[in-house]
Amino acid sequence: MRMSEGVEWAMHCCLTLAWLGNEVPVSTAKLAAGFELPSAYLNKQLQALAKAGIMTSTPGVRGGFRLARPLEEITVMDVVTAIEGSGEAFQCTEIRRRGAGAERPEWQFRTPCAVSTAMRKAEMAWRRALAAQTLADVQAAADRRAPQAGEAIRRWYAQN
Amino acid sequence: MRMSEGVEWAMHCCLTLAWLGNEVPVSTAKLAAGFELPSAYLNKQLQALAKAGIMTSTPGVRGGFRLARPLEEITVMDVVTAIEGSGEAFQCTEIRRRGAGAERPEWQFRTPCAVSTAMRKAEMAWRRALAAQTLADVQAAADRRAPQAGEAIRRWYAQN
DNA sequence: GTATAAATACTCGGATATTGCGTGTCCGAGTATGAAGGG
DNA sequence: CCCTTCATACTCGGACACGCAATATCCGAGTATTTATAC
Repeated sequence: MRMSEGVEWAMHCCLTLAWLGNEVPVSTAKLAAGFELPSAYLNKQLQALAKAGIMTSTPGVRGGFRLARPLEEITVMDVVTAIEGSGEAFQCTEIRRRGAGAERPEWQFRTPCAVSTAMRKAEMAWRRALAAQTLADVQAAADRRAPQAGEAIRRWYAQN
Repeated sequence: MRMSEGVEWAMHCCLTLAWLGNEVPVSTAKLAAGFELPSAYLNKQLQALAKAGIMTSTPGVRGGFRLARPLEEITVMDVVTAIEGSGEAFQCTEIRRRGAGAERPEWQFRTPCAVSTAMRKAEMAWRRALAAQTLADVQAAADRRAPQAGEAIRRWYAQN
């Protein structure tokens, strides 16, 4: 079970936009250069963020992407859902009904599958932990550990 | 982010072996027929469980698989790890160091990436929730909801 | 009748194809910019 | 000098290839059973 690489890209891009002030749009090309990523593919991820309402895109020559709302109002869960989709990792296919279960009356399967319930319980814990963290929390943690980060990024984007 | 289908198969197979008493080995073919699954591919998953020490395999004409230890001593986490591997879902590739970060001194990256930390925190919550549930718990939940399950399965396997 | 030995059927185990999704790339639609030309 | 118009460069957005891992399959190694045969 591996999470898409785009999630990491999206997280760092959101933080970068915040560090840059979020006043003028930043193009995909700039962001891609800032992380040495394939710009066309990064653009695909940013589009997903825009569709999810996390970023806003502006076309034209000085266009690009901006955060749609402050970091305090974006949870890590929002970003993960935007890139990975909202589907659950464990998908119950109801194999209990097939084979040996096929001969049992249907009413015996009205209650949800115990395996699925156990998995869902764990997945809910994961989702809760993701939803409990906002991007502002993540940025604050980063700033606390390396206070130079924001200034260093601003300087680099000013020169490139 | 989708979990392998084999996890569901493995979970149900473990419960089935327990319901059947876990005294004589059950062959892959029988288990596959009991769930209408491709037996050769199911065998692959069962091998993974055997390698993880969850099941024991016995060759020969009356061979098959048995649980290596009681359900109380098998956590859901054990099964997931056996099938999916122990790698983390979110893999930090340290993109913060590339591009704009390449010009910053190395010592600024001694502290772990804040994005990675946030993801890891959520993933740990997921793992804890999985490890907190034993297969005995899952079986108990299933028995509570549908008390006929065990008997129905025993009857089917006695006739097939 | 009993013990021995060979044949047999059935099982696991790993090596080998195939499919689907994540990854990566390309080109067209659209817009703000800036230049050019006329008033 | 200023306004209008047109060309342009740059951006997003979706459509189009590629590669790897999950999925699925097949065949060989090994063992307990069964059967046949000799004593």
